Amino acid sequence: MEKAETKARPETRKRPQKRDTAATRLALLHAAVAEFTESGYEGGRVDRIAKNAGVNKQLVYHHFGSKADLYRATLEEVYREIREREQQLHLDELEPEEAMRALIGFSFDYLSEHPEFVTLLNDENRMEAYHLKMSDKIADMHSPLVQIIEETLDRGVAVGIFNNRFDPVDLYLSIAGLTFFYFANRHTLSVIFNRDMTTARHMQQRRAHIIDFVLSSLRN
Amino acid sequence: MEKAETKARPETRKRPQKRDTAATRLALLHAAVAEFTESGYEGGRVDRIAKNAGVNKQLVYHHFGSKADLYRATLEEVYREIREREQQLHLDELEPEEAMRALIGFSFDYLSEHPEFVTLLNDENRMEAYHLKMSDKIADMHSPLVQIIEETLDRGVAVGIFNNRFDPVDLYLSIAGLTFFYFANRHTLSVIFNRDMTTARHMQQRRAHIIDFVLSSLRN
Amino acid sequence: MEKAETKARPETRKRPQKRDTAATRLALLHAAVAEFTESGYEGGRVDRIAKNAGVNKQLVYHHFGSKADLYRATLEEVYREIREREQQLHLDELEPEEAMRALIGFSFDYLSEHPEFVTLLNDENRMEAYHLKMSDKIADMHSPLVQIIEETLDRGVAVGIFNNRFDPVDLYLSIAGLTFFYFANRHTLSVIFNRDMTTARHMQQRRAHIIDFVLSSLRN
Amino acid sequence: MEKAETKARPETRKRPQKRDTAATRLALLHAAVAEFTESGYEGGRVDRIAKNAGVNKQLVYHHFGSKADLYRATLEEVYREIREREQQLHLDELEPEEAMRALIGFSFDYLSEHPEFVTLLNDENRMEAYHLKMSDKIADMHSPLVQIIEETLDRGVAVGIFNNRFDPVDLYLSIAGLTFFYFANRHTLSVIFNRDMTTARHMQQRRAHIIDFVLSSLRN
DNA sequence: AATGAATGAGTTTTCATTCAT
DNA sequence: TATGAATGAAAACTCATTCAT
Repeated sequence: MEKAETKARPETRKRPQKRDTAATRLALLHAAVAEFTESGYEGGRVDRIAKNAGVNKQLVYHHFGSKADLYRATLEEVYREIREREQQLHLDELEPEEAMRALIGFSFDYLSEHPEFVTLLNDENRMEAYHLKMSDKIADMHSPLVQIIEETLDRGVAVGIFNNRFDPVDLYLSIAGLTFFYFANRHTLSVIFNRDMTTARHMQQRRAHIIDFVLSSLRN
Repeated sequence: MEKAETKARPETRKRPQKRDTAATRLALLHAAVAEFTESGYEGGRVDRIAKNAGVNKQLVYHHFGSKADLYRATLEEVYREIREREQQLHLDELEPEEAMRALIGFSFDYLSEHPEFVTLLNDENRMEAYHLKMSDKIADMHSPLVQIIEETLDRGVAVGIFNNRFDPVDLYLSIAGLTFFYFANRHTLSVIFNRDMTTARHMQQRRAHIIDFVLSSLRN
Repeated sequence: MEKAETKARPETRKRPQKRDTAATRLALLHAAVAEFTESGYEGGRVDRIAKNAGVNKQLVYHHFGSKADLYRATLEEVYREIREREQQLHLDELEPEEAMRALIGFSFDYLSEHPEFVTLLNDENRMEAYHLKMSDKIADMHSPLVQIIEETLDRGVAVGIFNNRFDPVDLYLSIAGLTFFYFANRHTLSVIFNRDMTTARHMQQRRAHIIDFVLSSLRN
Repeated sequence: MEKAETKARPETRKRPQKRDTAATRLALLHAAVAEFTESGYEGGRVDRIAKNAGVNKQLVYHHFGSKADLYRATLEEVYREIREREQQLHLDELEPEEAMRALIGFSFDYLSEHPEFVTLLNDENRMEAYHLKMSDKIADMHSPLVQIIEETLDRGVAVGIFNNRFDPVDLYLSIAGLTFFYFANRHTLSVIFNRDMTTARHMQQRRAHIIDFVLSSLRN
């Protein structure tokens, strides 16, 4: 990604094993996401990341400097991905209630499809956001969701279907909490409730409840 | 809790129970809670646990068998503690709305005072509840909250202040999600929002919002 | 199991756990034979010996002083047993050839029934007979076999069926070698020859060969 | 054996094969032979092996994977060595009796010069050939001695000096037993007989006896 | 005599990282 | 750029032995 320009210079001849630097970086990054998701930061192994990326271990240090730096890059990558998807929501075309339902549904579905986001954030929180604080990039990646929520709320209030009780940031956190918690805690909950909460059926039920629950709260 | 002095052997007073086995066990358990909370399962160090418990490292193996078994005992301990506290709630004496507010408040406050519960559960979920599944004890520790929620809901519906839209288990998960998420993700959220969410002031605000948000949803 | 008699002695009151010291010693000794045979001296575990003897680990130290001393006692025990059996041979009643066959057969059969003797001796030899040298007892346990061999040889020479070529000690070593080697090396030989040499059938065949082989050599 | 200098890369002379991997491996292997011979498998210490090989301890794991794998490699090495020597016997040029004497003498002398072979095999047999069974290599290393014995026997029978009583495999085992036992049990026998059996003088006497003993048995 | 807790000194193994080519 | 060998520091776990009761 950074080294991109190297690849784009077909005019030079020398270049012994110029085997796509950017591709190597990406392979490492994806392997790192998988590894840290499965094993956590401390449990993640540089060897396995390199092996699963199909490259030499030393390249990790070449490209990222250290395990910690690779982890930071991993976090940046998952944030980048979710922000990219969030940008693509165009809820202003929908009626307020539909927009709100779509937004909650998106929050739920994204986590469902990206369990790595859930797991990596939990681990990073255990470390009190140590790596996140080191990242300049992440600070620049603001979520558009708060803004979207605010606009949607306002539109709903304007047409009289929503109450005006809740701050957009609070609402954002509540929606995130309702969706995130389910994916974060499915496994222990399944044991505690002695009932598999990871099935598609249960997931759909949970998704519906959350949407209803939030809408019920927002309704005038 | 400290297993007190030599469980009721009436003739002698001294002799703190065979070199104080129970105290050693408890010291290890508490040190383990702290260590695994701070560093996670993989990052947790048996050496540090023993050192912080003030006992010899090998006693971990003597009393618990292995790091994994100690971790399981740690989970059992934190579940035991929260269940114990949940049992002590007596919300049937309160009016339905007050009871619901108290229950949500308790959920919030307990996690606030017990960050180890949040962190340990997150790590255990990353491991897909591996250790929890090994525990016979935990299966027997049912949370009374679902039952309390059900009764409170019913009472509220009976007097006409609550709607009848939500299943008690769903509601339990929603309350848990709203409270848990905040404590689980405070650190990354603080970075993302560039605003310290761990302050007492912010916590109070969040607590109030969650109670309002749930009540707003339940209201008829 | 062992605790039985203690419980079954209602007549005495005092004598707290006077539970048959000699029996405890023997139980430990037998467990030690099994343990050191299976795992060797270094691999043998004091814990397992105590556990399999059904007594407390500390009793090992009470009765034997140390692992090394227990090992020495173990060697003394297996030597005592074989010497005891050797004393019971009464080959002077048999014709020379029959006597010699019986003696070789006994050597073979004893090792067959006492694999611990083979294994313990091998390990002790690796340690250059370190523990054996410490034992006063073993020095006093002379094998009667050399003497028996000498007498049998002489009788055979007298009646003209045996030649006079071999020294009794040499012959003793040869018989021991032929029998011992088979039991000592069965497992690796089975792998090398790709053929199970531990079967009863193979054992019988080997036994017959050894007797024939020695007799063939002794014959005039 | 030392893998010589950088296997035939003609253009450069320096560079001793990538930091001398083969030399490191060999040094470890030889140190392992010594260590396991002296202390057995369980008693053998990875630390000491590395130290005596003059390399870092972790290289054991880098090159061999584990203590058990190193042990297997050690067994493979000692088998490889004896097989190599056995291949070099050319007894078909000798008269049958001389050939048989040479073969027995070789068996005796090899063990005399290679006490590690004796000790390692004994320990491996205690473990019921556990590691040997894991080795593919060893299965392929057939001893040529059985074949040589068979041919020599046949030649001797043909010229009338040997009887036809014994199967070549039986005879192989008998010769192995007679020689192996002496080296395997010298130390305990020395104690039992109160007489040093490890002296060169005693060894020569034993060697002569074994050859005479076998020949006496084979003679027509 | 007997028990179970406690301990010091290891033991194998792991791992992030660096070196040499 | 790329590779595999090499390493220092530490990790979980073990074990013979002793202590307190």
